Amino acid sequence: MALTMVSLAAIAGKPTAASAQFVAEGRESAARLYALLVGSSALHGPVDLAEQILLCFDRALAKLHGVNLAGAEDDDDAAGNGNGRKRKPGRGRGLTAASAAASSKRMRVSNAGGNGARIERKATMDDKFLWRKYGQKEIKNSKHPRFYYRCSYKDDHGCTATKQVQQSETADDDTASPVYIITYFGEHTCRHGDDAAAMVVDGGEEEDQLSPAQMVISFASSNGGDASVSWPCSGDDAQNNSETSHESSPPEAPAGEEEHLRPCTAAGVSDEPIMESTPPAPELLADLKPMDGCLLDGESLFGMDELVYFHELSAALGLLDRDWGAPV
DNA sequence: AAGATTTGACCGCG
DNA sequence: CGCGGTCAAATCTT
Repeated sequence: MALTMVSLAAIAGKPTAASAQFVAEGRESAARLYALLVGSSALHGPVDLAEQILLCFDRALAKLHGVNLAGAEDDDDAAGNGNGRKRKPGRGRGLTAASAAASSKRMRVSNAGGNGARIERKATMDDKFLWRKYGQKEIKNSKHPRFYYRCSYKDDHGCTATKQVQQSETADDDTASPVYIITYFGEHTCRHGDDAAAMVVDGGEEEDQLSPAQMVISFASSNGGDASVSWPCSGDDAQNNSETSHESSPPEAPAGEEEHLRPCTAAGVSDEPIMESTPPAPELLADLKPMDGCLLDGESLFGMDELVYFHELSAALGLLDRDWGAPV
């Protein structure tokens, strides 16, 4: 979480001029990468990814300049559930890439359901893995329920990965951009995440642009170190980041809530609480492994500082050479 | 019919 | 005893 706080704080208090400069540079780099990939790569994945990055930068720039690119928002519209009963889900999933992509689209149509269920569900499905919801619980001192998901391949492969999604307290009231705290537990012993990753790149993008939600992702280290990352899920930029920043040090319950997050690690589950304000110790970072479920998909729009920081961190850990966002 | 979500019940822990 | 996590029957969508 220190990760989050550092980067977000930097963004929050900064004038747009400097930010725009960074974004512009990043955009240019992405454009070059895209050009290179288009010219040389026979694979769709990398090209799509580059295109997505490019798109994100464009949107970020547009935002910074006060321009409103179509797309984002109009999302949780019908949120509010009003009722609260059985489903109408977009039934998300499917064991094949094709069907999963389709389900992703389905989510958009259905689910007028409540508590921003759509966003929540979307956030749930965005991390390249196929999750199956197995529970929902009202949490004390929390206005929003916590959703429990497990890997869809639990039965097939005995995959023990699970995750919890909960809308944060502070940012949701202004409806503008709810923050979802996603905590991953356990390890994906299945390899389907790679397939899923590919499919998201291929088909899940429209959906991606819908959600104004932000996410605070918690990773885990085997020794309990924290390595949470947060980013806005939509075209919302620095503004959101600042909100997320606040989110990280809320005046009320959420703080305790986040301290409860026990990020997962490739090695297993840690029960150590996460200290929001404590910078990750080097040894903790060393233990940080990229959990598949924590992949950052194309829709994610990092604040520049975040991006840089995360990139550096990843590079330092040799993560970028792995399957982070790189469909196999 | 298959498979996913909903939701109340159950269980373990502090 | 309260709370959080999981189970499983019922329900719903495709």
